[in-house]
Amino acid sequence: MLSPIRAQSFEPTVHLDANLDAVLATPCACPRFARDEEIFGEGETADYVYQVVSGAVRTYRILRDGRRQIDEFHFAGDYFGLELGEAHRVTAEAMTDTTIRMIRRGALSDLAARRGDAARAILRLTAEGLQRSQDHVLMLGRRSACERVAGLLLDIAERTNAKAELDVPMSRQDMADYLGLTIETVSRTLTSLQDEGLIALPSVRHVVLQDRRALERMTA
Amino acid sequence: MLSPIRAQSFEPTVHLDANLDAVLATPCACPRFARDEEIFGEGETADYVYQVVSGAVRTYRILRDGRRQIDEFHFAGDYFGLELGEAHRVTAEAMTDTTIRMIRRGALSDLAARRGDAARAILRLTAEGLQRSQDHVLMLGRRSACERVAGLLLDIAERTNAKAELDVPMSRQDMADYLGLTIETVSRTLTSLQDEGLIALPSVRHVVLQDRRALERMTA
DNA sequence: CGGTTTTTTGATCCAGATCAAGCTCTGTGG
DNA sequence: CCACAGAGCTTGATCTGGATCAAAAAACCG
Repeated sequence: MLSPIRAQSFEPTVHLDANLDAVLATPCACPRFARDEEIFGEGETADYVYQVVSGAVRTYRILRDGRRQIDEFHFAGDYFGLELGEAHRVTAEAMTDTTIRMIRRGALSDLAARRGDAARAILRLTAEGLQRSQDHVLMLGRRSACERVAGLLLDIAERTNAKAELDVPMSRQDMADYLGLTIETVSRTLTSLQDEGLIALPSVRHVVLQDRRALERMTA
Repeated sequence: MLSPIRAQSFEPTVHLDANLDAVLATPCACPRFARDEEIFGEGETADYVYQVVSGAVRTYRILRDGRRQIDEFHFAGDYFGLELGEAHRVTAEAMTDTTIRMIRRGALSDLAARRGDAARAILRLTAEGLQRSQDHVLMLGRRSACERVAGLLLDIAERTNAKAELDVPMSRQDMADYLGLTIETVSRTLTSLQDEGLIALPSVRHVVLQDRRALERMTA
């Protein structure tokens, strides 16, 4: 969650991620998706890998009775939809108006077969996803509502390169479904963080981190 | 958790996992660890990748105040300790007397650089770990205590190739720390599953799945 | 504006945590 | 072979963080 994943690299001296970006900067479809529009659905054939150009995306799964768990939020630059098997295991939707780059999966595996650096970049993306998922497990398994909300805010700040003031692209429901809470609890937690002076909420989708140190202490 | 990960493969017709096993079947240190002995600690340099030969391993992280979250259980054949960065992000301990195969990380990356199939096998292992972690997130975020316990039992059964009767190598505390619950809740849930006739508990570390269908219905 | 959706706030409830005994295994030494 | 200590597990009583139910207040939007 808070680990500086994006600053790490398998081979510290080489920017493989950038490398993959460069290699793939060949003609690619870059469709736009409106807010709440589906990009792909759970169970669909995974013919493409996706990258957020601008905007933000949520990937989630739903249980039979409608309970939803958001797996991950994806921001500009992030890849998503990379699958091991033939089918997507999650549904992906745009959270705001979003531009997406689509890369044919076949093209990607060809590239990986030809170039070791591309193969390593794909491995790195997958391993970063695993690290993030493990942080998510720790969050859901052993943290209180307050710690979870604080952690999410810091994570968004880091991933969108925000300083103190941050744009929250997701609804309270999205936050709740990511954090394993209800909307009410998320809302109450945010107001109590505001009452304690740790954050300010100038508007619903705007948060100011007023005491980042204190927030970080909660999530350590 | 219940998805048949082990049956999937990136290239459906080739058994890459077996391939990696074969390639690595060269002279390797195979130390034994006693129950509860540490294999590696969080923060230590990740010089090796590990494979369970026999026995079972838990990997976990601990928060400042002692809360523990078990990340994953590893059974015979499973690889663990594969890291993106230089350091291990979790601690690994033997749950029972366990034999472990240690593979030099350098040897593995050399191999991956030389052989595309080895690189793909490593990617596959990482991606499987990611899938498992995502299932874990869904479990912790949106499932009840009862659903979690049922899910764990079915997962153990599958991964240890047990039919109805299964050997549970972990303590109640381990289950609790994997499931994001307390020992008391795990214990109570097991007894209530027994009372409902879904399982039997001939001894503490022995479970008989008496109505697997019903258990599966809980976790779907 | 008025209608709809989203968010906040309030009141109440409950699943699972916590606190507190007992109980059941082990193993150990006499 | 038994007494008994210690760890791990179960069970019981109570508490509580977050869920649920309900409604008011913002925000959004034609």
